[in-house]
Amino acid sequence: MRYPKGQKAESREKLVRASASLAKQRGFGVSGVDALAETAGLTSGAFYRHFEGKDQLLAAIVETELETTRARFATIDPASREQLLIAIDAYLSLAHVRHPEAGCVLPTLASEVARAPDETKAVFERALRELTAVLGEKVGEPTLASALVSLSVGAVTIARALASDEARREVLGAARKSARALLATL
Amino acid sequence: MRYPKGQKAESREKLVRASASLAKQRGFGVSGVDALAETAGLTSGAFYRHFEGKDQLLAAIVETELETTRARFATIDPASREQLLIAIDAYLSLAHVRHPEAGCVLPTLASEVARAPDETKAVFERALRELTAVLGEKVGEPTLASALVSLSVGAVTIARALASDEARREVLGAARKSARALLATL
DNA sequence: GTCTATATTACGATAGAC
DNA sequence: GTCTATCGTAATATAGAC
Repeated sequence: MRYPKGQKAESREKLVRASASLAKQRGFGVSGVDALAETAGLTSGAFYRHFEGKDQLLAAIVETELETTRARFATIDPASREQLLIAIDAYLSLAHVRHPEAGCVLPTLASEVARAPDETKAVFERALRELTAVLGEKVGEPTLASALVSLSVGAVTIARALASDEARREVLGAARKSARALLATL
Repeated sequence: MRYPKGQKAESREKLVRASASLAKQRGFGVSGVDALAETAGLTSGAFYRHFEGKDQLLAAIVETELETTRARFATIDPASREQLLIAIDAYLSLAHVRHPEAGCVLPTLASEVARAPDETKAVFERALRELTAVLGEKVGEPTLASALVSLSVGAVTIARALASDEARREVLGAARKSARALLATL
């Protein structure tokens, strides 16, 4: 089992899910333990009965969130190019750009994982491998799946740093167009 | 002129250049003003004679750094596909992944600009437009240039969050392959 | 123009009551 | 298992000397 046995599992799960939203919105490193714990209705005192420190929470967030993203793509019918394009368009949408707290963890927290301890990166690597493996089944080619992830994560990351919706639409539209071009090369 | 007149310009420029390296390596939000100022041999007291607050420094870093990245691509001969590919391969290299402090500002700080004030995003947008305009001239198509930036930024961001060189090479290699495929569609 | 010193607030983490 | 209270440190920003 993934969580330690006992009744702690429920609180821990809520802590991970709720603090993930805050971390995706404001950033993990700049968010204090008090604020992170409060998202689950807890105090920092309780927090340290679930995690040895902040670093462990980031690893748990990354693992849970990447699993969620993977699940979102897992339902796609491998034979349906249309379903795949709908999922890609949703990822590369203004709605996703506008709501990081509800979106994929990659554009928001990947750059923080890059500065985290090796154990955190190991969790990230394992979870990303599973995500790209699932996407590879749907796309037909594993290498292309990886590139589509990079393209989409980069586009959303950049779009969020832009000031105008006009510029955001340009970046997202360009990414959607290139995603189609890449899928057409198969 | 871009900087206020007087002798302050020199110290300010050093402050921006030096603190950019620290911000790219450790993150901007989690770096204190003391540490940022110290990279230029200054104290926080002196810092506030150059900037009204941290936010202004991030805007200055983003502007200067994106200009540097743009300059790196500006020397490419538009007729030479080979020069373009060399530049893209350098961006999508393990060396770039391993040295964020000396690399492009986009994979490291774009997600922090996303949480910064609108004025910071406005500076980012203007500078990114200039960068993609230059790249558009070299590539031949502005839309494709934007997608190549997104693809490259995403790949480097993700590669840095991975634990093993093996996984990093996979992500970077997949991005290089797709960049070539996209350029071949022209 | 930069320093030292400091005001004030927030941080990560722990101790002990319930 | 969670709370309140707290320790020690570090954050942003300012004041005043030089």
